[in-house]
Amino acid sequence: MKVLIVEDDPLHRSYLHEAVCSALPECETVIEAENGIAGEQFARDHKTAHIVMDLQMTGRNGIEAARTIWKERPDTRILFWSNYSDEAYVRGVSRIVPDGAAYGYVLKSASDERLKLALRSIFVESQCVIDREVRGLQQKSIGHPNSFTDSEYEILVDIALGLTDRAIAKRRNLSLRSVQNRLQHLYDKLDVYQTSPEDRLDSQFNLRARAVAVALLRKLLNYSALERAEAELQDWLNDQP
Amino acid sequence: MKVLIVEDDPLHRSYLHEAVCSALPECETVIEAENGIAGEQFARDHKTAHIVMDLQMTGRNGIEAARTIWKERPDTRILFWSNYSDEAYVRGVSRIVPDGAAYGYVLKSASDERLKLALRSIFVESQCVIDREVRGLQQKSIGHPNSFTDSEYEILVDIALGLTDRAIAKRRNLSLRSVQNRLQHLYDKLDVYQTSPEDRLDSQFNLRARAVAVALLRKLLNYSALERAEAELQDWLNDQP
DNA sequence: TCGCGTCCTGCGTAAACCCGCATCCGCTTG
DNA sequence: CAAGCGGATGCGGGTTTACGCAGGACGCGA
Repeated sequence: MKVLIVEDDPLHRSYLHEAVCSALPECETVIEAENGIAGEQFARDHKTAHIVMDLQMTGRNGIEAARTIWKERPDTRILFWSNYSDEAYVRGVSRIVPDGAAYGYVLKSASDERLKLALRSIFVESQCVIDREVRGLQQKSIGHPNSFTDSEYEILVDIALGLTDRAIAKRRNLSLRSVQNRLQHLYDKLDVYQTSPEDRLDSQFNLRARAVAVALLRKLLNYSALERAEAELQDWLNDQP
Repeated sequence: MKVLIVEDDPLHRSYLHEAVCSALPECETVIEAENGIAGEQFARDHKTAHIVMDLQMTGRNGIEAARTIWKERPDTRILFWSNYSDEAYVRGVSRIVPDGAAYGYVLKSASDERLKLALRSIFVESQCVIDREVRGLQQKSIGHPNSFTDSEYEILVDIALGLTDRAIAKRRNLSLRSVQNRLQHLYDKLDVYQTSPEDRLDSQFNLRARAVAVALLRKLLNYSALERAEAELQDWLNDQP
């Protein structure tokens, strides 16, 4: 078995290396990549079917790297090993995992034991292993009334990028009013009206900007999500007349 | 000599511990705190004058912790040891360092050697040691035409929080028009008009939201800065009629 | 088949935003 | 001292948002 480690922090990388060797004695080769670009390259060159990947790396982050890797070979098994369980990450990951692929999401704060168990489960047994905390987010993010639908999330990203209503309408093929309609829903769910102080303070907030702020504070959005969205936006802009 | 380490990642913490011991043989006690709150507490209890501190910790981050520590004893020597050189962090740090205090800012990507040298320079020689890359940012952020004044930065934070022009005016004791004036400067400097494709007739962007987006993408703002600003905002809101 | 809920859409209005033009003030410079 | 410069403020108006009201389309269980 060959395992590829993609992780930009040297300390974490060597820790992972050790964990992999001890959890998977049958693994004869461990390759280390220190960023997403190199990770993609190594995955291609070495045809590795087993990857441990950090999210949040500078340059190309884990989600982007995983997406291209999975696009080239959807049966790759990837264990995401991250410091955070931001909803933005969780959503980003579940958006790209191919049907039937075995993958995992383990937090760096998890114990040694847990990490090794996850390594075996995913790489040997082809099981999905999702950290309980992350699982909780995934659950909540479907079904629960106070969660966000894809369309609401989409429009959240669009206003976070700074698009006007009109531009969003054009991009998403909607009417102006529909965009505003969706915004309405978003504002409601994000509880952006600051009604907390009992009486009316004439809403001190610019709803649009406030929505972005609370989304960031709640980790519904993070830098990495913004970065990806910005790249997509630029692509789209270049295709416009 | 006593040294306090404030760092939430266990691997980094033990690495630091080792580095401190080897760089400072005269150090007889090393205390470890795994978050900002504990860090403040230990600093108070043990009256440590030498601290190595991570920025970006969950809960109370390094900048907040450092501020309260320095408020209690301004002669504390603090070495900030961070993964990032975001302008938001650099600005946040230089905003709180007391006059004449010895401090340092070293990136985690720096070599072992560099870290140990910094430890000695700051804790023994009371020298300031600022990573070259960070230094560069500091330089650029004063004087250079394409940099941000404090007032522009202030208003950037305010719109990022989602305040309306009127609310900002009230909070900063300005007239409405002055706020918009400052916004104007901000928009100019952030180059928010997307003039890149030759003739963008009706700019697709909501300037206010776009300004926040590019500030985030350029690391002029980050989560930690937003978090701090939000806390201050809530304080201010509670003081309002 | 009929409601019913959810989403899209148009119309219209009040408020907020963006910003050019112009004045005033305090501070630097020759 | 006069000129100049950058920031604060007023005025005015064109544009964009926020959102209530009111239809219309589509799917779904009774």
